[in-house]
Amino acid sequence: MSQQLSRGRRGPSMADVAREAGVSGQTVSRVANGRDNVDQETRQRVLDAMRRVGYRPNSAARALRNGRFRSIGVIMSTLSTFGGSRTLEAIASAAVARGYSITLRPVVHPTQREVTGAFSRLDEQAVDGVLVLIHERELDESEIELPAGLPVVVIDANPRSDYPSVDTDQAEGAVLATEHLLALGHETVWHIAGPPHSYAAERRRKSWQATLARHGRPIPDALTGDWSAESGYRLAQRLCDDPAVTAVFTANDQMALGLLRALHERGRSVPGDVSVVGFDDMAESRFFWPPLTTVRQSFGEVGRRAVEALLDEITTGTADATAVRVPTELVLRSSTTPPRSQAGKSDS
Amino acid sequence: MSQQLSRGRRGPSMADVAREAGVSGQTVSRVANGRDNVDQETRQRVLDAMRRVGYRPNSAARALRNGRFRSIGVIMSTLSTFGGSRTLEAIASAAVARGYSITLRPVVHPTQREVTGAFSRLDEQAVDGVLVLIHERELDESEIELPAGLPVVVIDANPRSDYPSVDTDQAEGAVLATEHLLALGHETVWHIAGPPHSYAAERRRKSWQATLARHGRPIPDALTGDWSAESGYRLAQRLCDDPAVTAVFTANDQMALGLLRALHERGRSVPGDVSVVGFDDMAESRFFWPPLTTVRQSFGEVGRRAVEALLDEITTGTADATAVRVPTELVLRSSTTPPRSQAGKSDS
DNA sequence: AAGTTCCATGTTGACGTCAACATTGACGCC
DNA sequence: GGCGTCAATGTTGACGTCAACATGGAACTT
Repeated sequence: MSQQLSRGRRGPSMADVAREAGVSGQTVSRVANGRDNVDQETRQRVLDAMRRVGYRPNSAARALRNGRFRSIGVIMSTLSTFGGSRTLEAIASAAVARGYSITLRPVVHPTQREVTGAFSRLDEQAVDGVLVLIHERELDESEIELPAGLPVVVIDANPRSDYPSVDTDQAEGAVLATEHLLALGHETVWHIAGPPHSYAAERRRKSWQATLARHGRPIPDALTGDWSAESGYRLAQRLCDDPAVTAVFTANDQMALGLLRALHERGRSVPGDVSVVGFDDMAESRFFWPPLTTVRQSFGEVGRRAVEALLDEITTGTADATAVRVPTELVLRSSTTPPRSQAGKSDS
Repeated sequence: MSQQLSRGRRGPSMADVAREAGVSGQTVSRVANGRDNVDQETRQRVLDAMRRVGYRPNSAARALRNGRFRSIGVIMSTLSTFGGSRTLEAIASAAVARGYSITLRPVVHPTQREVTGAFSRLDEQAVDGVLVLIHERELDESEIELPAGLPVVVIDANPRSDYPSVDTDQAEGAVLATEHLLALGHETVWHIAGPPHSYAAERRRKSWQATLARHGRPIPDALTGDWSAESGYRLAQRLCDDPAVTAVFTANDQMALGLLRALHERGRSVPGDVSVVGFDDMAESRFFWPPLTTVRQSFGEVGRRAVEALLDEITTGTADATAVRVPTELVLRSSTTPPRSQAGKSDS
């Protein structure tokens, strides 16, 4: 069962419509672009002709003529993470709603060379702007050289970035988590951090640390994971047997899951012996055992705001290097409770 | 802090390179396309000139000239699901490796109108081919009218589709899960199915059913969820209190997670009282409590094979409506065990 | 009535690339 | 030496669209 494909076929062009409607190509163009300087009756005739011949505009020709494509490029290193795919989905719907299409450019190892290459390719393809979604921070070390004049919005950026950026308010989220545990009466809060090359992880870690400092609490060393449940499980081994550990803030829900499992295995109850707070609020977290108290971040909002900012930049032609921070929210479930013996502890 | 963007700027074109190198534009074109009928020395001169002026080919012009864009379109309804994002990631890397870029086209409600529209838009954008990743099956009811001659590969398709398709071998996976539980000595296997509008869900359900029939076992009614952990949890209520239920095959890992939680809440032990098998093998499943026995499917492989098939179709110009089936694998962990009282049971 | 304005429409050319054809000149062969 | 061959390079035009300018005529002004 094999069918011949008529390759390289082209659809009808404006010229065909023009012939059919008995007008010039330019008039067709005007109708297609919704200009108002066309007689009502002529417009209708053209519209009918379009329908009859099945005309559809050719974006390649438009792009060639106009220099741009009504398309935005997305450079991503984290496509299949929970947050990444959520954000991408929001970006895609927002862009499509505004009549832009999405050109995806994955980057496996976000070295400066690779990212520069990705930019070049997108520029060649005449995208109108680029969204960068790279959680790795190696990039700020050496400046990325960007095609001049291509609008860019960075998601999850180094705060000192020169580009407009949109991100979850990581610091606020970490404060929420840490202070929640402190408020329950825990002496201090341990932390399983994300990988050090991640902006988000670093900001959560610093904010956790600062919060403890602000409250005058001892600051345990942070354990460093890589976002995976596996790493949470592994690192948890060091926490499980220390009775001083009564509260842990984990930099994402997946690592929290690993931690929960390790705790179960050692027979330590959650939240009885140890309280746990995650970060992200993935759909599954409600169904962890116990249901996880966590910091919800709105990836959808981040994606939408980023598209908005980029489209602004594209249409106005000016870039304001402002940083949009999307707020977080603490979602209380069943993995946190006051510490078992609170006697003898005093809030300094 | 606001910088003026030089909008609509264009990079140097072949003409600029030609002038710089003192040759004709055509020679530059030949060098750029790697033709061999150019003198070695001339080629070098052109290459140098390209570097000097910073030439980069203009894909819009190429697309206009050649009719196609070296880009493949992806129509997706399930972008942010575990499988969807995994598959997309694989598609993106495979395509980029072959020098194609990805144009993403999300479809929120995969009605036939919306999908047809998505096709049109992609065709306008001169994509070379389209990958369709829509789990909903409403689509086969009324034929989708596709731009003639645009190569298409469908992922997770209705088997009777006229297009080449690539998919996980759902039936095999369900057999693996069901027979594993039967082999452990369970009398029969309950099933929490995915939503009826999903091809994959239906095939898993039918295959589970057929397997029970083949072994002459009683066939319980399937419970129908929607893939979410939430639905697994909700449906589990009906299973928890029935002591006859000793083995459950869940159509994905997330619903299995919901089931596990419900079972914990009712104080039923897994796998002691109830054995559970999932489907997908998401990264987290290893860390569920207990670690979940599940059927692993390789989304990466599906994505890669799909790109391969599409690129074949694009380059050869012929479409073989063959169906590639990617095998699954049973991953044994700790959520299954023989039933408590096996006395009196015999394998017919 | 002659001039002015304005609107609907047409004509031309350029965006960057590349296939098809044309040109040039070096080399080999009888 | 004349002729064919072939390799390297150049010239022309077309892909589809649309800005800029040109045209032609109706309506309006004085």
